[in-house]
Amino acid sequence: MNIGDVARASGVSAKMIRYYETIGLIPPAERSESGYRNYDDNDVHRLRFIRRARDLGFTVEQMADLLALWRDRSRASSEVKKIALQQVAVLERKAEELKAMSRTLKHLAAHCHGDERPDCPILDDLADAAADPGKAPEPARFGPGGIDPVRVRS
Amino acid sequence: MNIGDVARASGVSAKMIRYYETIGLIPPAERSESGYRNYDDNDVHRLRFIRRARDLGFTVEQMADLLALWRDRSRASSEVKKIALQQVAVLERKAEELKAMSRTLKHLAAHCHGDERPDCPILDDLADAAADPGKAPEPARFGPGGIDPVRVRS
DNA sequence: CCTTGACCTTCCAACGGTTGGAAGCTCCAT
DNA sequence: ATGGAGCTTCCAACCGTTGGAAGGTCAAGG
Repeated sequence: MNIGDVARASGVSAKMIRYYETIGLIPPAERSESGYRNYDDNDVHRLRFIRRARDLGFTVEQMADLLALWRDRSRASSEVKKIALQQVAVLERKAEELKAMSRTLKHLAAHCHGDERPDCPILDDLADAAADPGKAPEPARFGPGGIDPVRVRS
Repeated sequence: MNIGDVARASGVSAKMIRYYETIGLIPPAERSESGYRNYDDNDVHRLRFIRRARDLGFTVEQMADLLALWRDRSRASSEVKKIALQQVAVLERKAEELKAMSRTLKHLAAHCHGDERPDCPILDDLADAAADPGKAPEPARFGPGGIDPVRVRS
């Protein structure tokens, strides 16, 4: 199988497959005479593994850990569990932060007339809310020393 | 005020203030004779605005929009509301995705013994779950054509 | 006055994960 | 044999942020 085939079969783009190879997440693929990468079902399997782990929010580093555990089945499942539960905690915390942000914004938007009047409290809050960190008018606080912002992929 | 003062007062690092200046999010600061940037309370105010908007998950582009609206108070509040509600929708969607990921992982971890036995279903699921996209054994699905992964800041 | 240390300046690089493009080669079908 | 799809490598950009190096400036203390 060529890289395009595995890409389609695994859901990981050819670009990313090459990238994962360069960073060492996957071992270098065998090459044909002409230099094309050759893959088999095992590789597809592993790439599906990666794809799924990535979609579950694991970092490349964590994926490397999981792949190592997967490769060596004699290892303790407790390690896998530990990694997974760590990830659960991270995901839940991030979800809570997003919810809090959403709540704040929704609250602010609710007081916005939505007509041509220029007195929308959203801007005032954005401008004034952080004036006295610790005394927030709204539920969600993200002041100094607060919660990490969240980066999302468009 | 020097850049360090505004940085402390606004919660935006000096590095980021300079960066925001280079990308045009904020106008170039006035300089002293020696080349130091000079700021006043207004700048602190604006940077707090930015800080808060950033923490609420707005992109730099959206922040630029909001700042423009803030600057020109005669504009309709409906625009502000629109931007805010768009952001609410994005945040809620992302929060749901995170919850779904978390649910899947927690479910998988619950079937992991956590002892020395190597048969942890997490790895098997990661390896096999995506085998037939569309027929998932677990609640959360992130197959091809599915939901965007989430990037988080460590 | 001179040194010290904290502050400022610019520039350059890297992070992580992904995508895009350019230039050139190979494979397969017509 | 010619075209087009697919492969190769390399290089750059995206986002927001952080770090460092090399150098100039300020205020205080000896």
